[in-house]
Amino acid sequence: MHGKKDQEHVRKGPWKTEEDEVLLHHVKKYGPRDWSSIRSKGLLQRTGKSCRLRWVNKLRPNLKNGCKFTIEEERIVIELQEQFGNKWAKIASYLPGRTDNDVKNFWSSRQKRLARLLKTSSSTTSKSHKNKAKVSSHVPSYEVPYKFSSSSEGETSSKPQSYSLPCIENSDQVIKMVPLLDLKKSEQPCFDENYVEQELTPFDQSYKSTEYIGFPQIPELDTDFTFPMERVDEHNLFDVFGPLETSEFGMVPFFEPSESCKIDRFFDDFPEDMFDNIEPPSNFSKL
DNA sequence: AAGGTCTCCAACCGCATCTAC
DNA sequence: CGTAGATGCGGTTGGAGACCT
Repeated sequence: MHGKKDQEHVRKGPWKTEEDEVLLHHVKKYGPRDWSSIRSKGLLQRTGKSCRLRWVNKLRPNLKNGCKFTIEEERIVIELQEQFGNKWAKIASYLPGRTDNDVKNFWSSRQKRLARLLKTSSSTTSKSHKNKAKVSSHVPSYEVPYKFSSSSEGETSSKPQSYSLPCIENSDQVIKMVPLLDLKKSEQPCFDENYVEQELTPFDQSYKSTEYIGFPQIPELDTDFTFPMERVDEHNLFDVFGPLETSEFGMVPFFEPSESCKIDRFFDDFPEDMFDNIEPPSNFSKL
C-alpha cells in the first residue's frame, strides 16, 4: 500500500536529543509499550523497534550508562555465560542497570581481547604494540594456533560448555581456560599441578592431553584454594582487587563492592602477555 | 603530527515468540 | 485456529575516539 512512502520516512541512525525527549514523553504518558504508535501518530519517524531499543538501551531509568563493568559484574557475566550460553537478556537480568546489549558488547570485546592475548602470547616476537603492562616473558617456542567459540547452546546440556570456553590448541595439547568457580574443590588447581581432569569432549579426544587452567576469575576463598600466582609474574596482582568483603551474591567476597565506575576493568589489570608464562606442553602434560 | 590500528558501543537486521483479533 | 502486527532477542556492523608507531 503506502509501504514505500512509509519507508521513505523512516529515520535511522543516531538519535537526536529532541527525539529522545519525544520518546521519553511518550513513555511517561503511556508507559513502555505501543512503540509502533509513536510513528503512526507522527510523533517520530522511527520504527517501533527502534524506539523500543532506544528506550531499553539508553533512556530507561537507572541504567549504568557510560559506566564500565565492575569486576563483580564481569565475574557474574563470565559465570552466567558459562551457565546459560549467549542468553544475554537473561544474563543482563542478573545485572541491575545493564542491558542485554551491554552484556553482549562486553562479552564480544572480551572475546576479542582474549583472542588477541592468546595470539600475542603465541607469537614468537612478543613485541605487542599495546603493552601497557610489563612482565618480562618467557615466550613459548611453539606455535599455538588459537581459536574461540561462543556457544549459545550451552543452556541445557552440560556438554557443550567446553566448546564455549576459550582454548589454545597445538598439535600436542589443548589448553582450556575454565572459570575457577566451576571446578569442584577437589579439582581446583593448585600451584604445583595446575591441572584438572575433566571428561574429554570428542573434539578433545584427538589430542594427547588437555590442560585446564583457571581463567582469571575469583576463586572461592573458603577453601584452602590458592590462586595460581606462579603462573603470573605479577606478584602484586591482588593489589587491584581490594579488601575482602562479603558479597551480596552469597558467594565469595573478593572485591570491594561497586565502587562501580572507579574500578578498573578486570582484565585491563592483567598483563596482556600473562599467558606467556604458561609452561610449554612438555612440562605439564599429564603422563 | 600523521596515519594506521584497535576498542567500544549504539543501532540495525533478521528471526523467533507473543498477542490480539 | 490462522494471521498479522508487536515485541523480544541475538548477531552483526560501522563510526568515533583512543591508542600506537
